[in-house]
Amino acid sequence: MSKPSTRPRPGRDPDCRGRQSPRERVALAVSLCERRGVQMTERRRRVLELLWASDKPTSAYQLIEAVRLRDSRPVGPPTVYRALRFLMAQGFVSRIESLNAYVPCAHPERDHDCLFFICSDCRTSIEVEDPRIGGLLAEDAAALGFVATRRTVEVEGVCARCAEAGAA
Amino acid sequence: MSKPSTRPRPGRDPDCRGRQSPRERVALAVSLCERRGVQMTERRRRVLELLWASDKPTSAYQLIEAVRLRDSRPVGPPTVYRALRFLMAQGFVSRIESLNAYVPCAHPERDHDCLFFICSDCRTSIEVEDPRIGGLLAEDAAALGFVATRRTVEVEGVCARCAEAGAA
DNA sequence: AAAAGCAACGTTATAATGTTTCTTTTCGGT
DNA sequence: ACCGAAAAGAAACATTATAACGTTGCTTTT
Repeated sequence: MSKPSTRPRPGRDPDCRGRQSPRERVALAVSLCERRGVQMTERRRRVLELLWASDKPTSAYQLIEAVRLRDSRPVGPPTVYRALRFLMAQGFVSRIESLNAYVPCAHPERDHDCLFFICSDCRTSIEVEDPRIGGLLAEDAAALGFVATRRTVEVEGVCARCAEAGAA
Repeated sequence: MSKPSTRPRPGRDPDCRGRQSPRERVALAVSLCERRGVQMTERRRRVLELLWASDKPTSAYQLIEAVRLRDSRPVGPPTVYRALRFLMAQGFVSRIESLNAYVPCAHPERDHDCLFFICSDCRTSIEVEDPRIGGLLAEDAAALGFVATRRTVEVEGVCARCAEAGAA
C-alpha cells in the first residue's frame, strides 16, 4: 500500500541500476520470499540469477541453455517455464511480450507497473516507471467498465547510445 | 476528413464499430492502397476480410485454416504472414503481442495509435484511442533520448459484459 | 515407522508460432 | 509479346510454449 514515489519519473529510474548488484537483487528476492512464505528454490533462484547476469531480455530457451551450461545438467522447457511463472507472480521478473523474452524486475518490493523501451539495434531494454500511464489506463478502463489485471506497455525504437553510434 | 476528434476518447470509439460494415472497411483499404500506389492483392484482401469477419483477435494459424476453408486451397504460413506484414505496414491490421494474434484496425486513414483492452474471459478485444498515452510515452522517450518507432499498449482483464455475467 | 498429502521437479512428446530458402507465377511497363 | 520486379507457393526448419505423466522429497497424520 505504500507509495514511495508519487510524482512521475520518466527516464531510467536511478534506483533501478547500479545501486545494487545482481547478487543483492537475488538476495532481496530471497528475503521477500521468506517474508511471503513462498519457496525460493534452487531452480528458481538460478533462473533469476541468470536473468540478472544478462544485460538483455532473455528468451526461455536461452535460459534453458544457460542453466544447462551453468549446472552441467539438462533441464527441460517446463522446468524453466515454471520457474519463470513463479518469478513473474512474485514480481521478480517481467515478460516482454513483443520479444517473447524475460527481464528481471528492478523493484519487486513496490507494486510495479513498468514500461519498457526496447532498442531494435542493441536489443537492450530500459525499464521505466511512469505512474501517469497507469493512471490514464485505469481511467480508460473505468470508462469501459473493464476490470484490468495486467498491463503491457512496450515501446520499440532506437536507444540514445545506438542513435548516436548510428549517426556517427 | 483529417481530424474527427482531438480530445481524448477513452472508451470504445463510436466510429469504430457498426458505422461501417466489414465490406466497407475492406473497400476503404482497397481505395487507400490505390491512392498509396501499393497492391491490394487477392491474398491480402482475403486475409483482411477474414479478420473483419471475426469478432475476436485471430491467430496466424487460424487465418491459414480460414483461408483454406474459404478458398478450398491450402495456403502456407509464409503466405499469411506476408499478407499480415503488409496489412500491418499499411495500418489496416494490428498485432496483439500478448495474444500472438491479429485484429483489423478500425481507422487506417488516421495515423493510429491504439491501445487494446483484452478480455481474458470472452477473448474479445476493444480498441481504444487515447492520444494522451502516446503523449506521455513520447515525453518519456524524449527524456531517454530514445527514438520510438512502435508502441504496444495492451491491458488484460475482464470486460464489462463478462464481469456482469460472472457476478450474476 | 507406514502411509497419505503436497509442492516442486523431471521427462517425453507435441502443440503453436514464426522464418528461411528456393522456385514459380503474376503483373505492370516497355 | 517480353522483361524485370513483386508476389505467391512449397518444404523444411527454427523458436516458443504446454500437455501429460511420473518421480522426488518433505511433512503430517496415524
